[in-house]
Amino acid sequence: MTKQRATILDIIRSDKAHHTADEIYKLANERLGGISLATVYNNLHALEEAGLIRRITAEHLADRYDSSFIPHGHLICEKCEKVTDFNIDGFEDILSETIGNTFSSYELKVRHLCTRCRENV
Amino acid sequence: MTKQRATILDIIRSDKAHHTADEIYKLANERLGGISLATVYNNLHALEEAGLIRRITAEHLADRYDSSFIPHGHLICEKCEKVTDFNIDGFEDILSETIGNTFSSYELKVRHLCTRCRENV
DNA sequence: AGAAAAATTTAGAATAATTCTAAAAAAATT
DNA sequence: AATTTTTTTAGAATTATTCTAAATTTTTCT
Repeated sequence: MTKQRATILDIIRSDKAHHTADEIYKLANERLGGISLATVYNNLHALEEAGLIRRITAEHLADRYDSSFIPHGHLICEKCEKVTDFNIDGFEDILSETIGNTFSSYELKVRHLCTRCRENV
Repeated sequence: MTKQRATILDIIRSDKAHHTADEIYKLANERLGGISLATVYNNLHALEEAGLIRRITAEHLADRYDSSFIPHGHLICEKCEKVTDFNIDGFEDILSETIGNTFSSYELKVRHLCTRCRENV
């Protein structure tokens, strides 16, 4: 594994934030002192294919990346766009009951106002 | 309402398929004998803002549009990319129980193999 | 209906995000 | 350490979308 790939994986793993490609590019750039944007995209694809990271796509937002393996949903703040994880116990079972067993994965995104944005009105 | 906007709304409403902006452009073009792509985007935004249509965004796929008002999930075929609707009874209640009442909307996308693609292997 | 104001459409230019290309560099394999 | 494979890189190319400003259409007002 190259240092570029390791750095990108580490950025995604070590931070709870769910970064965009551009943010990852900037962070990797700082750490390595120079990296090509194409390399960032290459590696985001490679890591996603390898199952090491997951892409989070939501309406009107840039794609973000997540390293968690446990299936879960994402809470997206309508104001600050911060993305946090959450989990519904037994959600796969609920899905199976509703649509059968032919599904392979799911994406669940819920829009809300995060605590911070609710307080700082 | 202009005929362009009415046509776009009708395309989204009358067909069960969930079209992409480009498909909508082509269909509207046929019906009207000429429409600008910018007009299609203008109207998709206007109609979305007005709450008449909803945008469907999913990983690795172009955005699609839906006219249904009832909250529901989307089943996406991994092979042919066809998008169909489905509903989980009481899903909002499940969400409330899990994350509280601070959410405003949700997106639920499930990847599967549609009946047709399962049969035609 | 007719005039004035507001909103919409349009073609093409501009932008932004991502992908492609082909050569150079690094890593893995033998 | 030589060879093969993979990765990186800069910049060009592509794609989807947005912007612009003038022309047209629709709506509003009388």
